[in-house]
Amino acid sequence: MSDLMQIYHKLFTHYGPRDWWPAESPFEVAVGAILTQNTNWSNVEKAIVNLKAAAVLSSPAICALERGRLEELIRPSGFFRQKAERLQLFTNHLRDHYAHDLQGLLQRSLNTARAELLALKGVGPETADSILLYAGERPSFVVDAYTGRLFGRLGLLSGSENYMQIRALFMTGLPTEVPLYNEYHALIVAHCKEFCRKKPRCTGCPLTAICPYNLHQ
DNA sequence: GGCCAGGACACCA
DNA sequence: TGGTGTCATGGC
Repeated sequence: MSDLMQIYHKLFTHYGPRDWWPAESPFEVAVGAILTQNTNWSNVEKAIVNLKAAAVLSSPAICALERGRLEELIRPSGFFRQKAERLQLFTNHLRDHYAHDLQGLLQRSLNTARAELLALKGVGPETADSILLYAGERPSFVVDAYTGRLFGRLGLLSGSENYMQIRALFMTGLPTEVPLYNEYHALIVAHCKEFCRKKPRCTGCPLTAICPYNLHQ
């Protein structure tokens, strides 16, 4: 079994299915992907609750919202001015090209849809891949800071790889299966939240047997 | 009271 | 192309 699959199985055995992405619709996934940029998910949840309570968690509604009102609603997620602009750039794009139907974008070829998302100001590689995988169920592996940190500590990355190189490691080393990509990224996040933050906690870590990090404390 | 969180972008050398 | 500053709230 490959190192990647071995790690996956250890994580899955320890944490179980993560049931990602926590959202009621693909559009909510996309909104969450933008709001969670460099932000704790609990803060994003507060913003999502606000949007739902105001009945504006839809592309047409966000388009139509006055900017200051949108900022107010998403304020708990932090960087609220940037994120309000990014959300409206995103929904304006859906309005202009897909009559507000996110599926129209998500059903294009993977590389085309990805390039289209990346062309939007405020949508970088992680946000684009999160939308493609978790909203579109497309096989685009999501890389985040946790991924680089964990697999660097495990010795599978040197630390000099860029986003696309890390993504390619997973996409060439794993079978092209959406449920696997979905679960793997979610497991990496679950694991890193508990054991692999900037200051690691190794006691009880399910990867101790294959992780040399705790030997270097 | 500092650190950190499910990034992205502008600017600069 | 790589490094640095900026954006901001909330939990621990």
